[in-house]
Amino acid sequence: MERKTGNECTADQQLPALGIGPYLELMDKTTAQDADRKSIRMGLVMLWLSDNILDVMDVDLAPFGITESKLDMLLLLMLHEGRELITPSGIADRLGIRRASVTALLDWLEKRGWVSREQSAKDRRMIHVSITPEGRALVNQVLPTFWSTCGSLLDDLDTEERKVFEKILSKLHQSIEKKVGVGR
Amino acid sequence: MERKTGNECTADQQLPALGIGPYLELMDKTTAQDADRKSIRMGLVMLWLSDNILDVMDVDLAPFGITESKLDMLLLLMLHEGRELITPSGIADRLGIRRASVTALLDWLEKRGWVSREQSAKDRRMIHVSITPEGRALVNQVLPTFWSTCGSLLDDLDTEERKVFEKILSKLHQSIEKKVGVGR
DNA sequence: TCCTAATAGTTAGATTATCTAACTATGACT
DNA sequence: AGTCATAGTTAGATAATCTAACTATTAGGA
Repeated sequence: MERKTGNECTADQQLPALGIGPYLELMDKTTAQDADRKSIRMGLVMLWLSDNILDVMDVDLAPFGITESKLDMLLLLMLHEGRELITPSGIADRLGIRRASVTALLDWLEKRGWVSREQSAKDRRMIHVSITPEGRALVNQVLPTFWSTCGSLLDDLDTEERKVFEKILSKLHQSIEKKVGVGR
Repeated sequence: MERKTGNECTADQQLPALGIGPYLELMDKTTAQDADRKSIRMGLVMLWLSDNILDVMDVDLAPFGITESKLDMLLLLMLHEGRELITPSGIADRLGIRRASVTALLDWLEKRGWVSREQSAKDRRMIHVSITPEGRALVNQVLPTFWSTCGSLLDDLDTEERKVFEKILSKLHQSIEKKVGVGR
């Protein structure tokens, strides 16, 4: 988690947070093959963007008292309403985290009355998790902001750019999925 | 921090980690204006990418026993060699984190002999931080991987796509910088 | 049927990266 | 000299993870 509220800045702290500039500089000193430079440079920008996109979302969600991980959990539960019952194990699998982590997240959400646990009648080891009406209300309150933050990421691209970017994004998506997907 | 080593998976856990599919579905149910859909959809992909790009970097750096935050610190110190002396406060400003956080990071790095602290003679409140030869050696060992991971993010894009993407990236960069930059 | 295996969930304890608030020197300015 | 600001640290918190060990409970084979 990282929040950048509060502000300790004083007069002489004009320096901006470390951008990518310095890294590019270092790269030029460090990298041999000139051909790669451009890709690396773009990769660096992507890395920087990644950090900051998540930040922006964090900041936008903060007023609702919820974080992305927790919203993810609620959305997952919401998507499952009316389908098969869902258990902590199932949640862990779908979110790609450990059962123990799910327990912690559920504890937090349950304490606020946004989810509820109910023991399964058939298999008493299992627990059925569901989102409560209050949880659903929260999600409905948060979603407009969530979508609008998503959409606003592309604010400065024109129609033509969006069109190309769409294709590029889907390639990147596949590409990263390959890198990350196998092991889990 | 999030590492995805270890593997608890068993036979029936075929379900992939929650992708973006479900969110798109939810969006379709939730969003009114059809015009926005495409942007939101792309924003969602960007959000997903962000998470996973950082993951990939984490995983690639892990073998070196260092994380991105810590590498960032070392790179910053390396860039400052031979220039003005740098202090924890300065580091905090440039990395966009609190002085207290810098203290923690420095403690960790110092314990491993990768950075050193030295009291300033002129102003005894200040401390000059520098990277040690060992720290420099580590960075030099890590950098090839770092660059190659950056570069590999674009692996699947062809020359034409890279060209357009470059421009798009710089727009996105500016755009996010606007959103995030003012407050700090 | 009984025993061993596996499975579900939780607990305990750790790590990473942050934060705020309070504290200790030290320096600067009136 | 006295007050105020600055530098760094400490203490204590939170979020999101993890692993390992533990407790029920079920399932499957001998």
